[in-house]
Amino acid sequence: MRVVNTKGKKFRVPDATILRLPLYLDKLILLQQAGVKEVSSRQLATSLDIKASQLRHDFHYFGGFSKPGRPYQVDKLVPALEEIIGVDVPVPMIIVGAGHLGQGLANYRNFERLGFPLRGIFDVDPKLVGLEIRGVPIRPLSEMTAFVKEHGIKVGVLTVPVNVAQDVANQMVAAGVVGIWNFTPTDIRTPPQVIVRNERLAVGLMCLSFKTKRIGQTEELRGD
Amino acid sequence: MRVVNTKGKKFRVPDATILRLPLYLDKLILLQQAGVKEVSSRQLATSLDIKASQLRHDFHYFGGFSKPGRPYQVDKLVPALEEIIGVDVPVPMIIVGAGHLGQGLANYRNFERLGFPLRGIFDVDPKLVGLEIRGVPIRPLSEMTAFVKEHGIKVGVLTVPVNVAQDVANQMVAAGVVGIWNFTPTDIRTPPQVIVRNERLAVGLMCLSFKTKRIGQTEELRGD
DNA sequence: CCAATCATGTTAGGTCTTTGACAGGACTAA
DNA sequence: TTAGTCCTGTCAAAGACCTAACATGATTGG
Repeated sequence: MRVVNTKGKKFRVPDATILRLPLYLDKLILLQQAGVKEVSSRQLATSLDIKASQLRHDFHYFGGFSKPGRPYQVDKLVPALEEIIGVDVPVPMIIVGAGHLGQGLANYRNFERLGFPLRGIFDVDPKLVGLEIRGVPIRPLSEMTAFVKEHGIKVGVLTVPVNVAQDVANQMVAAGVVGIWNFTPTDIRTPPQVIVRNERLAVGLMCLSFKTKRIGQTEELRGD
Repeated sequence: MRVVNTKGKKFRVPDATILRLPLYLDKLILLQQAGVKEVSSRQLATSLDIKASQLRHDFHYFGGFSKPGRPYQVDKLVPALEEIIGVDVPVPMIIVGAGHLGQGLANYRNFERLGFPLRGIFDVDPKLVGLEIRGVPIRPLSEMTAFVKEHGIKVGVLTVPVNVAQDVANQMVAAGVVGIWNFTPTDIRTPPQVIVRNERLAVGLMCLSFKTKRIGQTEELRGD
C-alpha cells in the first residue's frame, strides 16, 4: 500500500501497519478523553497487546511523532494520525434499515468523532418513518436515492433483512454510494469500483470462542 | 498456535490460518444454504479475495479435505471445519444490555447455527424486563449472577452504556464468564484468564473509509 | 483407450512482518 | 555538572507467511 506524505513524496507502508493505525487512533482518543497528556510507546503498545518496537517501527514510516527521550504527546499524535487515516475529511453516511441493529449503530456517538457524520436513516416501515435518533429523522426508503445524490453521501450502512439485502444494495450503488458497510450475513454483489466491507459478527464470535475453549488446555499446550 | 488433530497428534498451525477458518466456514455455510454441492479452491478463494494456493495451503495443515482431481464437497467440508473451529460444541451465551444494539444482536439467527445459543438477555430498565426476543425473555440485571452460575454460561455480550461497562463486566467475571464480547467503545479490565474481544466498530469503518478515499487516487498509485 | 481438462496436495523459495538491540536525546535528582 | 533513567528513531536479523509451480489423481468427450 502506497501513501503520500505531507511533502508530496511517495513511500511504501506495509498493509499490516495501515491496519494498525485505526487501532492506535482509537486507543489514543480514549486516552485523550481521560485527560492523559503523554504516552510512551511501551504504555500504548502494552494496552494493545503488541510490542513497543513494533509501534515505533510503524510510526517510523511517517517520520516519527516525537524525538528521542520524549514520550508522545497525545494532543499532537491524535490529529497527526487523523490526517494520515483521513478522518479529518468527513465522510457523510447513511444507515439503511432502521431495525434494532440500525438504531443501535445510529446511537453510536463515536462515529461523528471519527469523521463519519450520520446524515440520514431509511426504512420501509411506515411505523418507523418520522422517528428521530439523535436528531436524525428516519425517512422512507423511497427517498433514499434522491437524498444520496443531493447530499453527496459516500458510505451506506446496510442493516436490512437478509432477503432484501442485494436489492437495497443495488439501489444504493445506483444512487452513487462508493462504500457499503454490510451487516447482513450474506454476500452482496457490486461493481468493482464500489467497496464492500462485510462485518461478519459471527466471525468475531468464533474467534472469541476458539480462545475460550483453549483456556482449559493451556497446560497441555504450553510452549507455543 | 498449536492444535490437536483427530489422531491426538499435535502440530502447529499458523495464527493467520486459524483466523481464516471462520471466514471459510462462514462462506461455506452461505453456499450450503444456496444448495451448492461442490466448490473448488479457486472459486472459494476468489469469493474471499485471497489466492487459491493459500486456501489449499491452509487446508493442508489439517490433512486436506478432498483428493487431487476432485473439488471440495460442501457438505463434508462444513462439518469438518465446524469441528476444527469448535462450533460443534455449543457455547451458551447471554447478552447484557438490551438497548437497540443488544436487541439487534439478539435477533441474529446465525449465532445459534454457529454454536452460540442465546440463553438470556439482561437489562436494568424495568420497561424492557419481560419482553421476549425470539423466545428469550429479558430479565433484570440483578438476576444475572445466579443465572450465569445455574446455566453454566461461558460467554457474555456487553452492550451496555459506556459509563457502566466496567461495572457490569466485573459482575460478569465474578459470576464465572470466561469470554466477553465487548461492544462498548472503551477498554475494560479483567483478570488474565478472562478473554475480552473488543468489537471496535469504528475501526472497521475507518478501514472502509481509507479504501474509498483512495479510489480517486488509483491512477497515481498504480503499481502497488 | 487416450488426450484434454480440471482439480488437489505438497514443497521450496521469495516476500512481508516482527523483534531485539543500540545510538543518542531529554530529563531529574543530588 | 554528572550519573542515572527513560525514551524515541533506526536498522539488521530472525521469523512468519504467502505464492508459484508442479506432481499426481479424477473425469469427460471422442
